[in-house]
Amino acid sequence: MNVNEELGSQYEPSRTENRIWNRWMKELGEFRAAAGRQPPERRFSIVIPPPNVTGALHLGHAINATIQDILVRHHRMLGHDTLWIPGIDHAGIATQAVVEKTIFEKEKKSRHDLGRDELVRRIWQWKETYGDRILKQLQAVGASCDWTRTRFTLDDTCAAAVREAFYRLFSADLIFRGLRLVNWDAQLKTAVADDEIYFETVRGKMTSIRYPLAERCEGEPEYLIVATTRPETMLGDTAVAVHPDDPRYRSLIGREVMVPLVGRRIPIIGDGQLVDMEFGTGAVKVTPAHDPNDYATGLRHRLEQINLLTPDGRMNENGAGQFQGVEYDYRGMRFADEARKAILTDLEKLGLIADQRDHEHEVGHSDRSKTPIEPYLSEQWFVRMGDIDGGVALGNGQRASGLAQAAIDAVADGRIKITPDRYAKGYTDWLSQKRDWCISRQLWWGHRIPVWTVATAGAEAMVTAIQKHDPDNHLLSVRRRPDGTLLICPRSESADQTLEYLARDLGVELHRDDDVLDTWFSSALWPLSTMGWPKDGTGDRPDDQLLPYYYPTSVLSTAREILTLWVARMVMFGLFCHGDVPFRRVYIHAVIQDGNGRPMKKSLGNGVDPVDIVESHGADALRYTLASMATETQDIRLPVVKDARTGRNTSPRFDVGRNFANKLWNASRFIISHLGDAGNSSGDVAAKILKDGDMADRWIISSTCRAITQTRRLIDEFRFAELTSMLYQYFWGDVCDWYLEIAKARIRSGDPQVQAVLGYVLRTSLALLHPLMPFVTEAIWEKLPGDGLLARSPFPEPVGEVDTGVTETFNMIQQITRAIRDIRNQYNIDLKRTLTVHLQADSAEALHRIAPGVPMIENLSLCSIHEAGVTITPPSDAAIAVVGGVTIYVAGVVDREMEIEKLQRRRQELEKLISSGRGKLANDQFVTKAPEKVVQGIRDQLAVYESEMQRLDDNLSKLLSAVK
RNA sequence: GGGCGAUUAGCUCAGUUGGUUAGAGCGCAUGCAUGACACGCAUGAGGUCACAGGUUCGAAUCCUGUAUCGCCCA
Repeated sequence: MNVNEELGSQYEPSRTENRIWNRWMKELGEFRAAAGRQPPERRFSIVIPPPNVTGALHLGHAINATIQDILVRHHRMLGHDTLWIPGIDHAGIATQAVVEKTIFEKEKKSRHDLGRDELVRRIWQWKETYGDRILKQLQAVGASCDWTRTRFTLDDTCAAAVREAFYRLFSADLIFRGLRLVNWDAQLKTAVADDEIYFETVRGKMTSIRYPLAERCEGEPEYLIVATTRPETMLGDTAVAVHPDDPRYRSLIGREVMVPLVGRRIPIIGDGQLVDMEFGTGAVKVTPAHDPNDYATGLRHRLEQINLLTPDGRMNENGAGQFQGVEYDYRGMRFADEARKAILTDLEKLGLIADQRDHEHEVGHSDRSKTPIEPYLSEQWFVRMGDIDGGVALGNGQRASGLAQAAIDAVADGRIKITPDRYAKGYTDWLSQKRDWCISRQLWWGHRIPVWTVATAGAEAMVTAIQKHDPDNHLLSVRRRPDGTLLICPRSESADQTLEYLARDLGVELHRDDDVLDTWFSSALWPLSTMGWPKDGTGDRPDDQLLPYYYPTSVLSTAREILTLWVARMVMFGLFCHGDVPFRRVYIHAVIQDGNGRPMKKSLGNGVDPVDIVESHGADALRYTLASMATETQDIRLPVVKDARTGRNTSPRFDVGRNFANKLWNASRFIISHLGDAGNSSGDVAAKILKDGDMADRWIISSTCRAITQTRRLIDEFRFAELTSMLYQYFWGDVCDWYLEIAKARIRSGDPQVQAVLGYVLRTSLALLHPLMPFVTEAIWEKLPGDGLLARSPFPEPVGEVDTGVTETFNMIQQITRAIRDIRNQYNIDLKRTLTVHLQADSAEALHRIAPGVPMIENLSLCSIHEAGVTITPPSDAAIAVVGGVTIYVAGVVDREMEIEKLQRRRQELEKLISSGRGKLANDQFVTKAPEKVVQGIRDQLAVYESEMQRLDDNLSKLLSAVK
């Protein structure tokens, strides 16, 4: 069959990608990784940052998948045992919020109407529908994950890891329950993490309120005035703070004021940390249960914490009191609006409002419900991050002063290397705060907290029973609280049954904690759980062999906002649970923004759907373009436009990738149709040609060797943008624009050597490009002899040393060719007319170098070289160009005026360059201090300029006299 | 408020340890239906490297400050 009939003149990804994907899945066993017997340096593993089950794949996922796939495919071709585990994240609060919203919109039912079991059932349904979609999208991009080992953070394997980790942390007293101020989402009725909050500027009012002094002495003010944006919190005030050095108030410290409306007497305290003397009146109300700063102040001064809030955001039983003989009652009112309004009205009536003015301030909003966050005092579970007495025992038996410190050390001592390295600072700074991690969420979708409470009454009997049944607490970890109640954490689901059995036997009532764990708790275990931990790898099942073989993983590739939330926590859990870091290297990729530098957001409508790009441009084009943007910068802009045909967002940038894939396709089509018997041309032949071949052959094989070395290095150094431009330059520039054009004549004559070179260059190019553009390269590979997949072909190695001499000479040939083409262009000479050219070399050596290139120059610039020598007779009327040591005369096309002008322009440039060079060399400081190499470089360059100047002047004077 | 980053051609970005005339793609201009490709070929124009100081024989690159923009943390 004629290859050109088979291969159309445009590459059509949509007709190719599915078939290629199916071949890989079938012939590579869904990319299933072997747990083989190779030494550690020949193993390569990655766990995917699991995309969130609520959403669809966005460009952030696509760029990350591309990066990981480049690494994985490269290592697979290097012959390494390669594992890339895919999966998705249950994303507790996000998923529950989405499903609840959907149910409410369709059925007008709340989660409480459905009940816990039913809601969880519905969310699982939702997960089944949408979870697969994400994985399919990853496959569309070409992600060569081990698809036989897909994990979900809520599946049984992950659940087992969560249980074991929780048990170990609980037993080590690194998990505790405590009353803390948390960010409360009153809409979703749950605590949310700091990172689930965004800030929005809100136009509110700053109200100044008079707090009467409880006892007033002579000469003292009647009131202290405090300013607040949230007057409703005043009902929970337990102090007023002033600066201890403030002369206005110093004498009042230790005295008391009355809180209006509730009539409570509260102390005036001196606190230099909370109070800024210059700001407002210098007096600040302190509400420890409703403000983080006040909370900290409260701890410093042992103040009472009065909570005013019900879980659904209303005023609770503390929202009432008596003041100046009048009862006030705000209970049940919505906290930040109804209650605020009522309180302001009452204060107004009492004449206690000193001032009120407009005020803009930042208010935290829940990312999930978009409602304002209330700081809320509640019982939550925490992981202890700070240092503790005696330290923490890590999984390898070593000790660290605390969990956070262990993770800091791992980066500080180089066990983990973060790229770009500036991000290490953010990681370390965040961990250094060692803030306890709130891990409980008042949700129903997630890993339920595995702790059961036993009331005081049954506690004693329960403890006795457990001691008898499980004396070493291998199954059940028990903690006694000060109030006599018991907290029991079973290690696994089977231990749950043991606990239930014991309780039933004793007639003791158990109550399991209602909350679920923060999603990041299970995410933090991802590198372990995906590999089967806590199973230790000694079992017989192949899946059980991953942990000892592939852990720690080689690389984690992720976005920077995840560095603290996820990366830091994986490091802590990896060290604590298993005694080793979860990955050796962390690569932080940039964030893709739209062309105006705004983040891509659904609400802005500026997002580009990678699947749309796969459909319109092909997966390879998507991958190429995304990789070309993966520089070390932190943001990358992608101009977004609407596709007129589909109405979907796209970007002209993807055309670059599509065009490159098309170029690759067409050049390959051309080469393949002329390969003859050289379709499986080997490296041995290329090595021989590199030594004794034709100049162009030696040049392109050298260039290929350089591309191989560079590809290996750039992938290893995560320099993906450079990788794309280097390969582009190599294939489009060197191979297509130069070598193929030179080779065409020989190709037509069926020269077997040119066929051998083409075969080698094509096979190598496809292999080099395969990690970046797997589909099109595999599709072309199919047309070459042999039945193996490119995806598991060996990665190329250079067949010899780069021939620098031939590279330099070829470079001259290119310059001369360009100069002649330029003259043709300037004088607008038809391509059909063959130019007559005279070449004058400055030296015999230069002549010797370019002589073999003469036919190439003639061919490429459509000219006939009439003579080439050191002493020649240049044509009297000629256009002139000087390149390096060669003067080019193009005969008979000259416009003397134009030529004079051109040469004079160049002359001015040269004058500047020469005087700059001479200046440098005349400067003693430069000559003595600069490295000899640099000085010599200037000398050589200057000589070249001077010789060019000489040639110019000769020709100029001839032209000038001819004009006269 | 603290930290990080960006500012280089009309646009999007490169620019390794400071060193010869600062590069690419897109866009633009001119020419071209050429036996692989018009998603193409050839050629060209286009830059006071944000600004102001400083260090240095030499600065887009290092230091200080200013301006604008962005992100992260509080």
